[in-house]
Amino acid sequence: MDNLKLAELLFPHITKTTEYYEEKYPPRNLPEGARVTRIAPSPTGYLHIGALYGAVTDERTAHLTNGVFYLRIEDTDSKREVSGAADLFITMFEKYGMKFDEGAVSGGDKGDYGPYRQSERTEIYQTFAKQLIAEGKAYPCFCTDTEIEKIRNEQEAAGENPGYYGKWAVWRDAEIEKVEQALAEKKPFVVRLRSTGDPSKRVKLTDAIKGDLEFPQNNQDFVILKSDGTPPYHFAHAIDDHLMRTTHVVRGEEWLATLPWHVELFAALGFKRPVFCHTANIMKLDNGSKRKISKRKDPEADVAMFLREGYPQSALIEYVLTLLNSNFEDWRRANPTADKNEFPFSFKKMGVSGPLFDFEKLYDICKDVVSRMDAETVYENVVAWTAEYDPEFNAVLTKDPQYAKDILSIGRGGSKPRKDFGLWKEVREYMGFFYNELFAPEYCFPENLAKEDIIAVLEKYPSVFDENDDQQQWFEKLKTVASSIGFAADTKEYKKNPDAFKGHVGDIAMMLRVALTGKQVSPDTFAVIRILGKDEMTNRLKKCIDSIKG
RNA sequence: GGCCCGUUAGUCAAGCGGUUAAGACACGGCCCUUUCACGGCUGGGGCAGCAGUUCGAUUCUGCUACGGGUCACCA
Repeated sequence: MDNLKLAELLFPHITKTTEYYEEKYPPRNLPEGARVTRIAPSPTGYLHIGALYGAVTDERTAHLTNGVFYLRIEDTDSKREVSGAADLFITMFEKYGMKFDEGAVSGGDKGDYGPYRQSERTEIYQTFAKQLIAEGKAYPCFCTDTEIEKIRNEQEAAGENPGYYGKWAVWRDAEIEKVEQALAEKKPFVVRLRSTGDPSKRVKLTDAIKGDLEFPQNNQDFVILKSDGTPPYHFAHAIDDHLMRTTHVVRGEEWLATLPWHVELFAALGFKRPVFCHTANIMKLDNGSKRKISKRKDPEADVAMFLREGYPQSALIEYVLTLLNSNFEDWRRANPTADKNEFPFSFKKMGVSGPLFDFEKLYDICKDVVSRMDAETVYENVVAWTAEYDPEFNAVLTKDPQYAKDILSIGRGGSKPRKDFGLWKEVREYMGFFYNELFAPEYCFPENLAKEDIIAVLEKYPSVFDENDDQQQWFEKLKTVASSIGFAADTKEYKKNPDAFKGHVGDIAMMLRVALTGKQVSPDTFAVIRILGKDEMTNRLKKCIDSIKG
């Protein structure tokens, strides 16, 4: 009776009932086994690699079961909110192929279980809080910060657990008159759960990733409504995941510590608990020891960094997948061309301890992923990347798309494709020399080659070259050139008897390579010449000769 | 400190009472080869420690050590 009065006193403006919302957001009509997951980022800055890690888990879980994957923005803490962060998240997730079935997607809310921004759900939270108060399961607390601090100090001095609970919970059993008076004085208040837990008893549950878990029951009268009327994470989580009918809550293991709170909350609210899936956090090595990768200290934690550095999006996702389900690698080797979404992702395969982020491994995957793409796809990606991060190269590239694609086709396809680069930013260095505007050769020849020989070869070469030659014929001619100036036509011959020759046919190829590309390392020289064309080849040889002669 | 989670090579990891303890990245060597890359072969390197259960423990139990997380009107 008193409780009802108290509820009215505190929330006179709340007129809807919890039943109203239960009806408004009915259980979803989904096929057997379909899972509903969500990612619920807090818009406090940039997109963190850990968020992507969790997102992949959610997305795969939902879509492998024909379920629903949605995006909820947890923006209840206006103090920490960074403007534009929510939109940034949305576009970033979309860039990485996260397709949301529902939620706060770009262009506004989509789906029947919204609003999907917590800042727009205040009335819902208050309705449930009011209900809890009416049932005697929650109560207002008018303690100031200093009073709370005083309690903590006393607890510390007495060697007792800190917190607002039991005998320390001074407003827990306050008379309604006292509340009325505080209200009349316009004192701010929070709403706290009236915990019925007993820490000497245990709460047991099974986590989809961690397995069987056991904790002492919660006895903290934690806050469920802040003094500004908005909920902290715990309460919003319980209400939202219930009303949005989430079946699997995937989140970082830092939430394990407050799991008993959530267990008690779901029970108090009369909600069925979702399946909890606590993921290990990605770690990094810092001074020889592991630690959780952090937004503040680690620039590599920002997913935008991976974009900027030109890591192919699909490669990052594949790397994340290997961290998540280590058998992904085996699967990929067995199914090199399959879409990664065909991989049978599973909670059972998820590791329980935090993996170190390994850039070398990521890079290897990048090279692999890129090598599997056709020239067209590589071209599109490079154009997209350079448009944003290297406009100069972009202009050069897009001037003649076919020319660029011809270059990118070198060594592509077949069972053993070349793996020349893994990052989009490496492409300029890789193929820039094909373009005169970027061709700035230094002509660094191997030291064992004599200037006279180089000049002789470069001068002679155009006369033997025939555009119609195939690779075989082309190489035969190189051998002829080699022989004519005292180099071995056959490499094995040379190795058998190195003193009899100045060098071997490989050296001749190197002379051409350096003259044409300005580098000692390049794609196949024959392919380079084919693309450059005879005229440009001749020009470059001439240019090189002039340079050597000084 | 309390509570919780974890610990297989430099890294990611299979393993689920009896295995010569997979595989991948990185590293060394060899082969292929007109450079490089690719590919192939090959090498080094590992169950944190100590008890217990057991005929037998990487696998089960306990303790220790180490690492991580959390103890807010932040998520």
